[in-house]
Amino acid sequence: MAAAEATCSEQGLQLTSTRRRVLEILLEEHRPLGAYGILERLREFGHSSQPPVAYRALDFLTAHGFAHKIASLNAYVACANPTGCERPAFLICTDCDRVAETAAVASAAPVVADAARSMGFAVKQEVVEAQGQCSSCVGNT
Amino acid sequence: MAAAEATCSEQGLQLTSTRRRVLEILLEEHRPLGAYGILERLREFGHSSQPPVAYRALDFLTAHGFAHKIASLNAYVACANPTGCERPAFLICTDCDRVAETAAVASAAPVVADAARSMGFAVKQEVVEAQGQCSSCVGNT
DNA sequence: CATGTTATGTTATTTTATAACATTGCAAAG
DNA sequence: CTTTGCAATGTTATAAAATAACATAACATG
Repeated sequence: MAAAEATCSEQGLQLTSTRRRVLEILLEEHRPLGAYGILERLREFGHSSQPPVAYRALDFLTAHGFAHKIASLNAYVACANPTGCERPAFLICTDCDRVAETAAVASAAPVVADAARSMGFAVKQEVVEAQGQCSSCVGNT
Repeated sequence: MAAAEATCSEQGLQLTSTRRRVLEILLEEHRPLGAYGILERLREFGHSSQPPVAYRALDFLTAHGFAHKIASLNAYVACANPTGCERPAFLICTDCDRVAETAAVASAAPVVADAARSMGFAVKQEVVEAQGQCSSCVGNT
């Protein structure tokens, strides 16, 4: 959170109250949250709670790397890396719903990019997401 | 298509008329098609065109590897590999909307899987998608 | 103060997906 | 053969996710 503030003032970005609140909500939650889940939480804090409010904040946060969209869940998480990250990759646990954003997995992103480049494809954005059981859940059931 | 029929009879799967039609539609189309786009096409052929019809067929086709969902587009494509594939990966051109499903990029999938395994995460499903410009579009504009 | 820009507020609608329940067709058990 | 069970389909309704479009506010700058 502090990191986000720092980055914003450095880059002249406005971390307004709605945006900040949404980021806080995502940081508190340790699992991906849908836009409408975020809206519910915003309502608790007295913010306006129409869909565009959440989507605009999420657009801002994702555009600047403070949060990420998990495409396979249509949900959002705060970025785990305080310094920001370019090619995030995620491990999504289908049991506990937690999401890990790991550098280890992110190392796959360059592999994709290189393979693509070798075919003449110019990559702008990547989505790398794996679903399965995290180490805590792998024993259970 | 012939390959799909073969696989179905081998594995005792029912490639019923709706399922077959949806697969044909996806094969004809050279770009990802949303569920409601598929429904429109189905309507042309006199099939019932309520959403569940398309979604059920798509569930079947994706479950058995005849088609894939592109998570970042909420759209569907026929599998390009006649023998089926386990860990598909896609290059999505944002200019011409075409999608390439390539072995080269799919080679990234094991990298993810290995990285995940080394952290004790058991991967069941992977999503690897890159957006950008394909080789034909990279010059234009 | 007028002007441009950035962020919000608000209403309505579009797009994507699923729940829930009724019906059909067919094969195997009785 | 008939009934039981199952897989697939039909149908209605609704949920969930996202965006279009337009109005308002807040504020810095010329």
